[in-house]
Amino acid sequence: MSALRGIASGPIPAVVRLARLAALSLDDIAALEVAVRTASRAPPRAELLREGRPVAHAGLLLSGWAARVRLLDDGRRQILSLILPGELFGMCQQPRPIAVSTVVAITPIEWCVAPAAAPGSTFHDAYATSAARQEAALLAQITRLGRMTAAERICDLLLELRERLALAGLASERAFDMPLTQEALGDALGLTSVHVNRTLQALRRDGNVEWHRGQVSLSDPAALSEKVGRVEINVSAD
Amino acid sequence: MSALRGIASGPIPAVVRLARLAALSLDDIAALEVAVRTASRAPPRAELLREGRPVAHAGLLLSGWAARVRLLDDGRRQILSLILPGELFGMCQQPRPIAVSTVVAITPIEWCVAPAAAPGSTFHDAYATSAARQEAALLAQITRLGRMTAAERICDLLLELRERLALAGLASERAFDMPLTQEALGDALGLTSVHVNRTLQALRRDGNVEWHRGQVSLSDPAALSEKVGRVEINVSAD
DNA sequence: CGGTATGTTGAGAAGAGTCAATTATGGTGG
DNA sequence: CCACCATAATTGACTCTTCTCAACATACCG
Repeated sequence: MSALRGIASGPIPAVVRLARLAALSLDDIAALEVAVRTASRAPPRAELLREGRPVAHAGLLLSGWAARVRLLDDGRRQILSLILPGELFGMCQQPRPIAVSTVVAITPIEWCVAPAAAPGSTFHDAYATSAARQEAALLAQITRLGRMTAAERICDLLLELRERLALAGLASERAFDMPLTQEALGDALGLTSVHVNRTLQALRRDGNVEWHRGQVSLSDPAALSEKVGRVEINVSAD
Repeated sequence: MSALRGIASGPIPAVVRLARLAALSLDDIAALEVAVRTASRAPPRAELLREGRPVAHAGLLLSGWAARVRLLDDGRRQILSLILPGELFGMCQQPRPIAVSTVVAITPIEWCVAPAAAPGSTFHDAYATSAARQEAALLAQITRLGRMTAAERICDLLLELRERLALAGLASERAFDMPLTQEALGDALGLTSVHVNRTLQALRRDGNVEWHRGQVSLSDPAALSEKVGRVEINVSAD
């Protein structure tokens, strides 16, 4: 059995994603298969990394969603970024790394320790590309929060999520699973859940977005991208 | 003459900063001295990197301020992050990197190509630590934009700038040079220049901040940090 | 069948934006 | 040294987005 195909679940999203980021060698694919078999589980709200604490090893998310979060003393919460299946967390180059943000599970998740990347290995490239994409996502997040209206923030984030999920084979052209509550979405977008709710209603009314039972569907992703001035993520010239 | 001391200008900020991020070997300090002597200049608004274009090599800012910016089609502008003397830009691990953001000079600047970091060299550690700090700064920026009020955003950013400048020996305990216009500050903080202006006046009235002729002085950085719930950046357990 | 978490709605307040004019400020050429 | 210009800072009046504080409805879970 190849790591590309699980028994019941079809292709493994993390393997699909990493293999798309760089052409993985057979050795590295084998290492990935091994790592994937050692999956751990964690329930919603479980902390995978704690800001200020040492990072033991980088993690690879296999299923479910997680998030990097920051809490202000008065209870305000900001989701810094979302972590989707196939994405890495706690990846550091420096000697004795300390986590710069807390990472928590949002849904029930499965994850494993990210296979070590020898310098020059194909993992090294995959991880580098992944890191570059993650940085691009942080920049997109900054732009959303700094200069976009509520409706634009929501659309832009949904478009980004669709694109990122698609990379792991988890989104179709228009639709994908969205396990976030409106409250969590607000925490990600710097809005209150009330305002998220009202803005979503407007987006639904105007036929831009459907959202039902944790399934999001974008009526016309291309047109929506155009409307919010979104640029596709591209990180290396291959 | 050591690279730690320029002729007229005292310690070189970039050298001070990198040497603080990791204990640099003599070889690496020598390489740094060589690189520093090849400084290029650029005037305000000059583009050092263009989003979507290949990155030829990473840069090291020697003097002046630069910024990573993103423009929306209708003219809205977001400063994603500020780049201060001694900080790096365009650092990428992947094979044929493409810039994920445009980098522009804000003031007249001097910069040089960042010396190559052989795996295992002390540069490697310094760059890794620098990258981790840069990521921490992006996360701080997200938190500011997402969950802080105008006054908190300004104070928090000023505190961060003081801390980052101090690392390169460019800030005292309370004061530092701040070459940003209120408009640029607004672009960094997701505010209009008008609102920045009014908020700054309130901060001055309350005795929190002085700002005169491009010099910022914080009356009580520690108390202000407390007030806005700021946490110091720490990235490695050394 | 509750009970808790999530989603919805309303009314009013507050923060931040817009537009437009006015006042410094710094640099330049005469 | 001064008039002039461009850039930056400041002010006022008004608008609008988003938040707050409830209350209420609905959905999911054991």
